[in-house]
This record gives sequence, C-alpha cells and structure tokens, in this order.
Amino acid sequence: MNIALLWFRRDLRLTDNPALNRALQSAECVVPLFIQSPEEEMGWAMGSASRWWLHHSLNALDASLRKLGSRLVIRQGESASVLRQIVRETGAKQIFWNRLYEPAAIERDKAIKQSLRDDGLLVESFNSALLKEPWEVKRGKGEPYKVFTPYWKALQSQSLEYSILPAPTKVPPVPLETNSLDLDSLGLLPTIAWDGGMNAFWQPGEEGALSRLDEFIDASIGEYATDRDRPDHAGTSCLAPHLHFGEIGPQQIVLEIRNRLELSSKQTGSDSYIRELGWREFAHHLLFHFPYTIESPMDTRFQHFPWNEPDVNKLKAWQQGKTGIPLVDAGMRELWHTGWMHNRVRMVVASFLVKNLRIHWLEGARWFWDTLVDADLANNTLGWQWVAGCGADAAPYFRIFNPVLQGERFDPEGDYVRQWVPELSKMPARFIHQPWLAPAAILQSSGVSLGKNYPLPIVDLKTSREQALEAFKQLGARGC
DNA sequence: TTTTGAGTTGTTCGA
DNA sequence: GTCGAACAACTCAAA
Repeated sequence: MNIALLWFRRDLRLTDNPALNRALQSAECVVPLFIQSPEEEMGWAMGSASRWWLHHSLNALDASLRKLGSRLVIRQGESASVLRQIVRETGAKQIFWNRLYEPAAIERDKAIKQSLRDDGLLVESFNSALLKEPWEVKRGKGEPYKVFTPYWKALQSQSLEYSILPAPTKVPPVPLETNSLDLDSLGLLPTIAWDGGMNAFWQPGEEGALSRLDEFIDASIGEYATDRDRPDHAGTSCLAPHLHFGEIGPQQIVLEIRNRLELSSKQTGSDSYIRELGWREFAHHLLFHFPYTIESPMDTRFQHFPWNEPDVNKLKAWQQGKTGIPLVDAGMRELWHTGWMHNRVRMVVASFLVKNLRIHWLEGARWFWDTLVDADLANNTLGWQWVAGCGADAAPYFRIFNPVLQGERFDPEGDYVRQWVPELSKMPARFIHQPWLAPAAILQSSGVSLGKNYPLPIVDLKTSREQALEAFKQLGARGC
C-alpha cells in the first residue's frame, strides 16, 4: 500500500491545506502527524499562551480528522528522528508538509528534506500560510523590499487569483498499529489554572477560525477603518492567533471577503483590513530576508543606543499592569488575562516601554512572545522594531505616543480602562486617563487612593518624553 | 548614474 | 477650540 506522511506544524486545518490535498491525491493511506520537538529546534521556545492555544487546536484537529475516519498521530522528539522512525514503522514512501519561515525552521526543514530525499523518499513542501511567499515579491534586481507601501503595491500587482482547496470529505484510516501519544501528555496546558479568561474568549481550531471570520465580516468589517482603533469596541478581527497556527489561511480570508462583499458598501473597511494582512506578509518577507532582526536592530545605528539599564521594578510594573498609567495598565492586564491585546493599545504600551522607560525593545518582544496567543516571530519582530524606530520603515524618532491623549481619543468614555482596571471603575471619564489630576474629592468618591490601591505613575510622561527625544536625536547624525 | 518623490498608526506649540 | 508647522534627515524605490 502506498502510504504518505502528512507532517502538521502550523497549518492546523483541513480546508485549503495544500500538503493534505497532495497527500490524499497521491497515496492510498495518509498518516497525519504532529511532532512535539525540543524547544531548541525552533530557536525561540513557545510561550505559555501559545502552548495553551496549540493544545486546543491539536485537539480540534484530531476531532475533525476522526469525523472523517482518520486521527492525529502525536509523537515527541527531534523532528528528523521521529520522521525516520515513523517511516520505518509505516513503510511510508512520501512526506508532505506546509512551509514555515522562521530562520531556525527553514534551516531544520531544509536539512530534513535533503536527508529524506537521500533516502529515496518523495518529499514536497507547500505554501499554506501566505498570500505570496517571501521570495516571490521582489524589486527589479531581485532585491527585497524594505518599505511597506511599494512592497504592498508590488504584491497586489501580482496575480491574486486564489482557488481554495475544499476540505476532504473522507480521509483513509491510519493503520491501527501506529500509536500516538495522548495529547495531555505533552504538558501544553498550564499547571495552575490561569486560563479561565482564555477559555471564555477563544475557540482555537479551524471551526473557531471560520466562525470568527464569519462574524467579523458580518458585524465589523464595514467600519474596520475607524473601529479598529477603538479598544472599547470589538472592531478588530481577532484572527491573528488562528492565522498563526494556520487554522485559516490569508488566501481563504481574502477570497471570502471578496465573495461576500462584492458591490457592497463595505469596500473601505475590507480594503483596510486586507492591508493589515499585507503587513503580516511584509513581516514574513523581512524576517526571511533579514533573519538577524529577531534580536538585532535592522538599523545598525541602534547597536549603540543608550537604553536604560534594565530596571527590574519598572519592567515588572509594566508587565503586571501597575505603571499608574491607566491605558497602559489596561492593555497589559488584558494581555495577561486573555492572551491578546488590542492593536492600538499594543502600540501605546510598546511606545511607553521603549520611549518613556527607554527599556530595550527586546524585553518587550520577549514578554509579548511569552504572553500572546498570537505570538509570531515575524509580526512580533516587525512590530517592536517599528515602535523602537530601529526597523524597516520604522516610526520616526519623535513619534512618541502620549498614553493620556491616546486614551482620551480612542477610549473616550474610559470603558476599556474600566473593564481591565477595576480599581478605577468609578472614576469619571474626565479623569480616568489621568487620575493623578483628579481633585481629592473625586478620588475619594471613586474609591481611589493613589499610591495605595492604584499606583502613582512610575515615570513622568513629560520629562521622560523629552529625555527620549534627546537620546533618539543623537542617532540622527549618521553611523555610530 | 542621477534625480525625484515618498515614507502606518503622533505630539506639542503658538497663532 | 482649531489649525499648521516643527520635530530631521535619510533611505528606499523607481523613473
């Protein structure tokens, strides 16, 4: 019998899965496989929020496979040796997977592909994760882009005629003797139950991804261009973690939006949403061509930037949402509670860390990496370097967010702050973004005692801004 | 090779 | 309260 291995990684779906499609076409029997490999294999070890997500997503994938007559085989160990082991056990002659783009993953997968081919196996990989792969969009001389707008124009000028591969209606059964580890034995779930907020908020897996998209197109995409900036509204897609784990692909999203919104009034919103998918593409493009950016600034002038000596107390206050700046604290607590943070607030908290506290962007990147359910090396790297001003197409040095103004503009009633910072829930809107200016009587009637049940700001916004401007300005006069 | 135009998301200050 | 300018100069991309 002709047997194929389907190596699932971050393509945890059955619809529009090119590797799965290929396996079903070319083999009579398919073994769907997930390998939990040692952390070193991927460079950055997966954070706890992502592990939580992965557990539930694998569970959902296994359930879907079982409905079609198959099941997910789970193994643990170094990827190369596990694959070899399964090849020996099953006698498989073919292996298929969908590609990843992190530097460490590329290196690993290349080596595995080569060595399996040397053994005479048929090995093929596919694109399931991007509109265009990082090398498909290039400038005249084949060089990569470093500025978003021309990159996005170039990508869009290429053919974007997608055809979606339907989910199979049947998958042949896995041989009985092929055993699998119990999902629980991977230890992906937290040992202390901190995941209540996550369970309430998310439905990992393909079904959850599709219903999230459906709801987003239905309810929010029309107003996306403006509502996406409002943390007090549910105006964003919340698709990032689903995209990260490949429970849905960007091509599916674009096609679904196009099909549903033809000739509708929601054009502006959907264009602006698809442009955000463009940023995701751009992040992967940059990571592929400039892999060192995962820990080094793209702009070499920043190698000698005077970051403050790590102040453990201030970093902790930021992480725990106890900076005394309401919008920052609300964002950091939302992150801790749900594994997610609204995009605009991400920029605000990042700017606060990097510019007001002047703590190295990598500290922020690592925290996000560990706490976000949508932690993604490409997006995380781009985002942090953008805010720090040291990346491709980065924010100009003088762009320093004022968390009070941002709060008043994008959370005008203070609802978002009230939701995540209950100590301030009785503060009137007028002072909720800067309680330190509230008269004593108002503080008292709101039950707020600054420095006691809600902190005073750990840094003065005005002077720290001026100091940051000064420090960043030093970089202006060319290479250090 | 040279030139030209453009470049996600902001804030403050002074008129 | 609103509005435009200043905050820098540089690099990127394409003609």
